[in-house]
Amino acid sequence: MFARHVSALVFRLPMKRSAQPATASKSPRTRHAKDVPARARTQPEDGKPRTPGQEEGADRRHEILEIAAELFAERGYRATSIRDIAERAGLLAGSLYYHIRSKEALFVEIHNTALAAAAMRIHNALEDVTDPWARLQAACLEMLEIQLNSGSLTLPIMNNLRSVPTSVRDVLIQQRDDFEKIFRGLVADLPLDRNIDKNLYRILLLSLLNSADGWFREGRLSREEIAEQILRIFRH
Amino acid sequence: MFARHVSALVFRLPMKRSAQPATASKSPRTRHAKDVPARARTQPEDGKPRTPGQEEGADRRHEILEIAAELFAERGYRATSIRDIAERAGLLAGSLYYHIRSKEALFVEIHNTALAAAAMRIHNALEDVTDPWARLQAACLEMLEIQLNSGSLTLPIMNNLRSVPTSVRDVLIQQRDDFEKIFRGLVADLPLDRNIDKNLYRILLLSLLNSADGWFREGRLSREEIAEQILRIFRH
DNA sequence: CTTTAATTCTAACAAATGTTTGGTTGTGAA
DNA sequence: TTCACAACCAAACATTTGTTAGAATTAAAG
Repeated sequence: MFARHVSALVFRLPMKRSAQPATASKSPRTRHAKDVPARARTQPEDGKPRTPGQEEGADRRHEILEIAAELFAERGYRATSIRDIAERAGLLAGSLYYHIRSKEALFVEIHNTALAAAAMRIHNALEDVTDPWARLQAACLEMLEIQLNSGSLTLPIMNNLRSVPTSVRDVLIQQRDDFEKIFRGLVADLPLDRNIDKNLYRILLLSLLNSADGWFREGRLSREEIAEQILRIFRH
Repeated sequence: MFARHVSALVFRLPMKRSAQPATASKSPRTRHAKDVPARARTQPEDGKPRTPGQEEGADRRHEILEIAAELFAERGYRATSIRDIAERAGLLAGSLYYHIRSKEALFVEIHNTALAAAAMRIHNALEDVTDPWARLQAACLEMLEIQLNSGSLTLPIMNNLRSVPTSVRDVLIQQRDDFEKIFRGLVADLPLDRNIDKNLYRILLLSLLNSADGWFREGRLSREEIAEQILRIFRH
């Protein structure tokens, strides 16, 4: 879901390659050097390869990032192997290391990229809204759609941080804080009761939204209705 | 945290063994057959060994369950290896299989046990409270303490379900539904506005509490104050 | 003491993991 | 054609994983 939305802002195109005929599931020793075309790009250098003249060759890399993001989102960091990602991308495990430096670096890049894209989406959704409560509701709605629409990339990952190596996790929570600043501003503008702790208020709200893919059930209420209900509860 | 509370109800005693002198970290081939005493118990049979005459021998098993639960809670299912658990329990990986049938069975048992204990704690906390809002607040407070006090065993696990094998996960969400029934009853008694969806109301509240260990920061507000704040928001 | 059973260790196993190295293929430019 | 290079494969590597089998240790009971 998020894949398709984020890609419009940050990544390029969603999966074009069709996930390999599944014949090479148990024995990848079979020769299949014909079904995967190739493209032109320059060398990897400190992580991501640089695009030469035009912004042309980075296509394949974005595909891989999206595929990896989708798998990380639904299975978690540890439960997603390099070989899983490679198979979905239509190549062998080792070949992935032409595009990425390591599994950890891949995860960090996905996380940061998606987080930045989400921040921009929310920013855009708030552009024409002035009323504080309306702004909060618009942000909630956008947040819900980011997580629930068709792919689930960004923030579901944020809940999985427990399975992520501590070295990686430290980098991520930093980026997460930056993201929270948006909501800090939103809550600051609300005419809330003096007895309500605005810090906790924001944390609770964000906690709800971040775990949306954990409790959302398709078919019940729409995203708009849920955002409306959330504000009906949080409004005073 | 949760370890110490649950153990009073379900398990026996928290860790007596002192986590092995860390000398056997890189080379567990060293002979250390003197530092770990043994106890008397009967054969394992379909998972857990049965206690003979008195309820005596199950002690060691409870220690292991607690140790495993603590590790699962803080690192997640996949990031916690059998050898990690064994080392903390003061024995080698293979020896664990005298007490458990498999890693999956261990996780399921821990999850169910802790969930049942949490349900009982909340039930007890509600015994003398009659006012609907007061009951909800008491339940919130108990829920917070279950997750935040000193160990974090039960429900933090529930957020990690993404890294758990699907076969195991199906069993767990069943037990989770049973747990939600408590809150379903609590919310049903509330004099809520007609426009508020009670189902979503409960789901949002539970989502908050379940992820409490994700947002709680020690030193800020106390558990009681947080429960009070939550109800200040959710009350209408 | 011997017997018996409970608990742990030793030692391996097959499979899965992240990663590296060197070769192979295709494509566009010279 | 030749050259260069991007993109991939093939094959291995060193670990780590869950798990098992059998031998050793321990302590209690006879």
